[in-house]
Order: sequence, then structure tokens, then C-alpha cells
Amino acid sequence: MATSPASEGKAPRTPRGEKTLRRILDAARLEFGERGFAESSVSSITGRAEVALGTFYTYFDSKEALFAALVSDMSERVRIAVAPAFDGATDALDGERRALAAYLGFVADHREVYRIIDEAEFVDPAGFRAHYETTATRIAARLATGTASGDLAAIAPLDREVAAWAIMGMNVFLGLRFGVWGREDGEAVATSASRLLREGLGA
Amino acid sequence: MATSPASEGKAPRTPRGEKTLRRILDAARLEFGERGFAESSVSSITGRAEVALGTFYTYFDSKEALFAALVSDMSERVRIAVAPAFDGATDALDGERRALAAYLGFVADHREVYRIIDEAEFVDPAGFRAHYETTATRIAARLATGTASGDLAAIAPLDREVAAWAIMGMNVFLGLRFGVWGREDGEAVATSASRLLREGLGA
DNA sequence: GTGAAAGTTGAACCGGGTTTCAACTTTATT
DNA sequence: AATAAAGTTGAAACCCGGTTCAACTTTCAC
Repeated sequence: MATSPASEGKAPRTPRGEKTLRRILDAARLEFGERGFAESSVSSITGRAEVALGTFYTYFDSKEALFAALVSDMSERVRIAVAPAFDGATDALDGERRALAAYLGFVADHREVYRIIDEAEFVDPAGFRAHYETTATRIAARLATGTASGDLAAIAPLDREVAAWAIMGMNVFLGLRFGVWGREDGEAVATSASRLLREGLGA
Repeated sequence: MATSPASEGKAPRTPRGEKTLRRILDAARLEFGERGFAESSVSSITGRAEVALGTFYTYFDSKEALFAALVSDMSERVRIAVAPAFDGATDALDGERRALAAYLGFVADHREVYRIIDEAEFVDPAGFRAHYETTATRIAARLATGTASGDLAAIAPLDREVAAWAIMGMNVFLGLRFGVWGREDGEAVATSASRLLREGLGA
């Protein structure tokens, strides 16, 4: 199995090849992010990367394979960008608040990543699903920990999964509205969402 | 302005034309829903609709124009499917619960609609944005009413918008997980999400 | 019933984008 | 230094699907 983002059996074997692969990946991220999958041509990507058209096929089997590699990469980037946010959280919900703030900041700085993951629903459905299922699982695990530590009210298994997907959906849409489309203060948005999550909307 | 889904100046003028237009629209909804925009060809759509290829262009300027017409149509369908759910609600949050349950049922029965709206992010960005902004506005208005009637705690304007987008994102992701991908009991999911919304997750 | 308007047809045009490949250059290995 | 392995190149083969259009059929209006 490929530990490199390149297609099966196409991993670079020298530093030179590695650099070229990275150039293609970077160009593709920007190109897909700006123009979307359909509008991005392999030649526009290799053009941006300043490599020849044919070079592309030394590393990837197809345009779709490149996109799929990117999705898995972007999924990882989001995780890595958000993970440190939990440090220093005062309780489980404070951790979620910090995570959301970090996510909003990341999305504002990297709209391409948001778009690529979204477009994966149609270009790389398996990658898309994997991204959200693992993310939801991670959130659910945090909720379980929070319950165990007494930060959160006890919740049944279905409720936990519902809560995890609800939080994830909330975060993604706030990311769209306040990260991709607008640039309002992420901290304020996260604080607001966090209060909702902690206390609910009931009178 | 087109009151018909057809492109500007291409509205059918006879019952026959209306029927043909409807056949194309129905076929397109299914085709786009099953295969996505890129995989659906105009000829696969006209084939399914059992009309000739050329007929398509009597009603639409392009494949994109058809998709855009569909998006606006689907946006309306969702609204219409969910609207009656509010009848008989005991309070504002109970209304949201019923709305979510109705939405989950609708999505389970019409995955195509969900997919088309999602894909609009890339095929018809303006339609996509319009759909979510008007939906968020509608939710925010309900929250305002709920606050006025004492069902909901008082909330600042930013908080209201954040809450609206949070609820919408929650609903959409629960729709994906429990409507498009799985078929768990929508009522149970809605009840669970509703409790979260009312009481929060705090200990 | 008749002429005009509306609607239908599908072959062919057309452009663009993916992918291949054989010649070539650079880097690694001995 | 010599040979092999890895990497690069871009022209061209190949495919495919969107769009056009002129001939034709059906429906409408009077």
C-alpha cells in the first residue's frame, strides 16, 4: 500500500522525484481549490507546477487518483491543524470551543482545503466518507471521555453519535459561513457556538 | 424573469411543451442524483426522458442551466416538505425537532435532492449560496420569534446567526449520516438532537 | 381547413482534455 | 568512467460529450 501520495507503484525513488511529486501536489491543491475539479485540467496543474504534462503520469494513474491523494492529505492537515487546540482546555466543552476556533482560523487561511474535501463527495466518495466518519468517531470519543470525567451529562450511544455528527455539521457550516464566505472574528463565533453546545437554547 | 424552470425565453408555450420540459426535469433530477453532474450527459438525460437530444436545447441554454434550474427547484421542494412540520409544535424547539424529523424523512426518500444541492456548491455556486442563506435566514427568524414568545433564552444578533447556521449544519449532517447513508429511525435522531439543542451537553 | 407557430429530431460539427509513448536528460551505482 | 535506473519531455493519438441546425411533424388559432 502507498505510504506516498503517489499512485500504487509510482512512488518517487530519488530526492528529485520527491520534489517533483510535491510540486504537483501543491499545484493541484491550489488549482483544485480555486477552480474546482472539472475546471482544473491536468495540463493546468502541470503548468502551474512547471513540469511537463507527461511527468504527471509517472506519479499518478489519473486526475481522479491525484484528487483522491489530495483528499486524504487534506483530511490529515485539518486534523493536525486542530489537534493542538485541545491543549489547556478547562473541560471537554472548552476543548470543543478551542477546536472550533482553530478550525475556523484554518479554514479562513486555507479555503482550498475546505473546498477539496467538500468536492470529494462527488469526485472521491470513499475518501469523503472516510474523512467524515473518522472525524465523527474522534468527536464521539472525546464526548465519551468528557462524560467519564464528569464534564458532560451521561448520554446513550445513539445520542453520542448524534451529538458527534451534530457538532461536526455545526462546525463545518460555521466554517463555510464564517471562514470561507465571511471573515468574522472566529473566537467570537466559537464562543457563541460553545455556549449553545453547553447550555442549549431553552429558556 | 423566468417563472418556468426553462432558460430565459425558452419557456414552453403549449401543454405539449410543458410535458416535455417536465420529462426532462424529472429525468435530470434522477440522473444527476444517481451519477452526479459530470457523469450525467445531456444525451443520457434526454435518453431517460425519451426525447431527442436536440429537444433539450429548446428548453435550456446548457447543461449548467438545467442544473441551476434544478437547484432552485430542489431548494423549494425541501422547504415545502419541511414547512408543514411546524404545525402543532408545542414550542419553538419542538418546532425545530419536528422540522428535523421531516427533513430526515424527506432526505431518506429523496437522496437525489440532497446530492443535487450539495453538488451545487461547484456547479451552481450562486444557487448553492442562495439556498443556504435563505434557509439560515428562515431559521434565524424562527429563533427570533421563539425568543419573543419566551420559548428561548434571549440572544444577541451574532449569536442568533451563529445558532441558525449551527442548527442548519447539524441538520444537514444528520441528514447525510441518518438519511442518505443510513436509515435509522429519524424520530429518535431528531429527539436526540432536539434535547441537545434544548439543554446542551453540559453536566 | 389552412397557415403559422411550436415543438421535435438526430447526424454532424466542434473543441478540449486525458492519456500514451518513444526519445532524451539527469542522477545513482559500481 | 561507464552503465543502469530514474526521471522528464511534449507532440499526437484518442475519446467523448456539448452544442448546432435544417428538415420535419404536431398543435394552435382563426
